[in-house]
Amino acid sequence: MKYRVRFAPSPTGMLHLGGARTALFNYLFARHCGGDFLLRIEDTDRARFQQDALEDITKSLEWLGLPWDEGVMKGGECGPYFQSERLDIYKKYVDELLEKGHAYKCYCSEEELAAQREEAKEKGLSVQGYDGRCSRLTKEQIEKYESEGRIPTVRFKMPKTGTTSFTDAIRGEVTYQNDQQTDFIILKADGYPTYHLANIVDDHLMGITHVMRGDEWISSTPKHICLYEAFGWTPPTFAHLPVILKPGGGGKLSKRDGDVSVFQYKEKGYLPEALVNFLALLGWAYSEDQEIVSVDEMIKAFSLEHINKAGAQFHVEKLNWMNGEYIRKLTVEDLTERCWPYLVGAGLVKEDQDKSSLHYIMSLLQPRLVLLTDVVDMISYFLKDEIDYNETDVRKILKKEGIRENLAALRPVLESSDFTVESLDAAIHAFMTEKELSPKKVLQPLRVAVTGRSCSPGMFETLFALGKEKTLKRLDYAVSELTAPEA
RNA sequence: GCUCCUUUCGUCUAGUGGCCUAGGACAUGUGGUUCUCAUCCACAAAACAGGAGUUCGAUUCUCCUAUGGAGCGCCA
Repeated sequence: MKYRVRFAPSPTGMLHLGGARTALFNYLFARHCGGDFLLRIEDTDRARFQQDALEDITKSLEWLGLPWDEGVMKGGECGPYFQSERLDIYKKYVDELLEKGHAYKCYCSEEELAAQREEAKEKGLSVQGYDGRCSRLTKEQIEKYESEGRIPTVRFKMPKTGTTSFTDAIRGEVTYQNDQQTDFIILKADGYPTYHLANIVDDHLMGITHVMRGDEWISSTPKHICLYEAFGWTPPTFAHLPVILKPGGGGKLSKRDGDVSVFQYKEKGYLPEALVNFLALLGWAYSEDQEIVSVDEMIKAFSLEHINKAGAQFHVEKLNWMNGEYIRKLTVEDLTERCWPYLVGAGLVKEDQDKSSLHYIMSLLQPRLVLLTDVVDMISYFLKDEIDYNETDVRKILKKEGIRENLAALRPVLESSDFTVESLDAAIHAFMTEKELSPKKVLQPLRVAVTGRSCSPGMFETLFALGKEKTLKRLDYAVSELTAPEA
């Protein structure tokens, strides 16, 4: 039998990290066993549907490098893959449950249900769901409700005695008491199915063998098991993934905790391969001593048994380190390419400008970048004509006694240099030796003079990248305007 | 309130009864390389939630307590 898994998001918001990790694990599992990875859109909630969320989800998956084999935009034999286009299918299965006596119509209004829940809460009842009153309606009552024009929902009859168990691929045997179950709605008054119904009908019809989903679904699984049984279908294997928790504890990672959507991480300058690597290691370990893992390696090694049961806190520090590692592994050409949108956005380069002229500078910046967006600030003094001077650095380094003289004396050395890294290195070192000046007295002031700050790549490389003209212009400006005159 | 799930350094984790003096990584600290900042290298500190069992022997198996999390919608 061919393994088939799916990622089935609801287009009610941007794809967030938890969803991305669920998609990733499904993808890894499918690739590992040579199975299919489907993308199905669960858009049965008309009120919360967001058109732009749909595009965000597919674009995010593409950016992360998690292509699906079948589903929306791809097609396949089990379509349509939008649940909103499968209403007639669900209707048929709801009717079947109605006929078999597994389901019944419920005429309670939302207000009445809210009141019932309130009542149950006040009584301190352990079961706060629906009490099943409409399952006991007489023919007359039904006729009365119908004549009032009430539009019913359809509820599934859950067993109220015994237990429902299933074997979770990650957690093992899980058992629920049926006396905690309530008759849940499978068809809403607007004619749309609820998640529970649509999900299991589609999973069955689409031949899904393994359902890998967030941990928040585990307590609904008995509902799904009973639905499968009512239809006489074999349930798939369930695997409930632990949730991603916010740093410091206190619950699931959510929008309130800052950046949760995948595209926010793209905008911040993270590489998709770093994010994927990091997400994979949240709740799963590739090996005892390897943290940087390619997707191919993950696919080879992936297995459900080794996924952690407990939730994992999202601490961004390790992701930052990983991003730096991935940046350092890039070729200069690739790095430049990836930084380009941020440079264009900052107005530092023109979109169609020649990129190769930046390769040398990019190679200097490469070991210093944590996020791709860091490039904007780090490259600014190389590309701009007018640079910003850090006030503190100017005061502490340039305004010192003797600096003006040292820099002024250095000028002819630079002017007569042919400006290669080697010749600059040799000439400036010879200058320091001759004048008996320490690197701190020469290199640091020079650095502030030409870059505007006290931190930069190596001085000689920086001067070479800047070129003679910019170097001398900035040096002259610094000597006349930024240094302190002789006491 | 009820149900289900969880528990190893600050964080992510390895560990499937003896290989554990509990390993790795991030973060932290110290030192080295060095013209600054990074990179790179070395070293250090840092954990089996608690209690009962089972066993010759428990991080590992069982139970209880505690902790943390999730769910209890005409939302998914």
